[in-house]
Amino acid sequence: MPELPEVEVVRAGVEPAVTGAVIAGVEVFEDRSLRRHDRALGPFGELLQGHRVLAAVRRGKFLWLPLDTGRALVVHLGMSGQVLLRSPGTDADAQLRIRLALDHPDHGEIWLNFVDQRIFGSMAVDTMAPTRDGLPAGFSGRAGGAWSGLIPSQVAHIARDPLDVSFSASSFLAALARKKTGIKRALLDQTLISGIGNIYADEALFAARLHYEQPAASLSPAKARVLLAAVRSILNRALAEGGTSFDAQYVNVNGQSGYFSHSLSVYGRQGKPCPVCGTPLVREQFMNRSSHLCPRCQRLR
DNA sequence: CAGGCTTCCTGCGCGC
DNA sequence: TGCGCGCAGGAAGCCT
Repeated sequence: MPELPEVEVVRAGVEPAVTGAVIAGVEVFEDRSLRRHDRALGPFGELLQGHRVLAAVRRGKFLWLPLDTGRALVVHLGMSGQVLLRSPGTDADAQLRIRLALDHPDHGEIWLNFVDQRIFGSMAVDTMAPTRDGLPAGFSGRAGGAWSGLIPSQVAHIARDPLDVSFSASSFLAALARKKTGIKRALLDQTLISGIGNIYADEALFAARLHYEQPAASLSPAKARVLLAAVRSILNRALAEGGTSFDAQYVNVNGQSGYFSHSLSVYGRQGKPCPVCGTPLVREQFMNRSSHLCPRCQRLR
């Protein structure tokens, strides 16, 4: 559920609290939340305890905190993950899986709670490797240090997201033209373009008037560019609504966050009129999940 | 080898 | 009322 805009709101929200902070304590309440942690590196807690966080970086839906050890704490929210900042001593949140006690030189002590109902999300300490192109690995709000050209090993196969300044539109369009699959599958393939999930895929396809099963390779270069522009526009709008103000971000990391549902045109709106032509929107099963579309505006060609 | 299906998970809402 | 089923979907891993 959390897609690029939601993860970016989390990243921006935690950045001031974690950058420069030392991890003073680690409590793991649910081992399954460490599924993506490689035990061969050492115990999760020991790899964090006493070490300093250098930044908060995001690529697509992956978030990571580079550490002074040369490694990083990788966070993925999965379906239901949340990162919440709390005052020390606060009652445990429901479905609290992992808690980090942070000691920040300016802001003092703060708890970073990783909450996750469905346990599809995870935290892991990971090694870092240089990016293939030598460019910054992802987005962060600060000037890059040595960490900026490094990417966690388990994120290395994830493509740059369409809001990344180093995203290559021409490479993406060329990859689309080679794909022997439907356009929605391609949009959801994080190795082609990252950050898009089921909700914004449906929204972008509606904006570009494309059916989810339209073969990716059948799109004209012009149509593919229209789709990419729609993706960027939808992600940017959601991002803007997610809070350009610090207050909005703070609310978010305090759990008041919501979805940007007020801006959705088709997702979850089956039976309601299409915003363009008035035809009732439909929901169809596809890829073991639901696709929302206007049967008139989005015809398979 | 790439495409696509299965599995992992829990809380909620609905129908019987 | 209470039970049980379906549904929500990100991504690794496995199968074809």
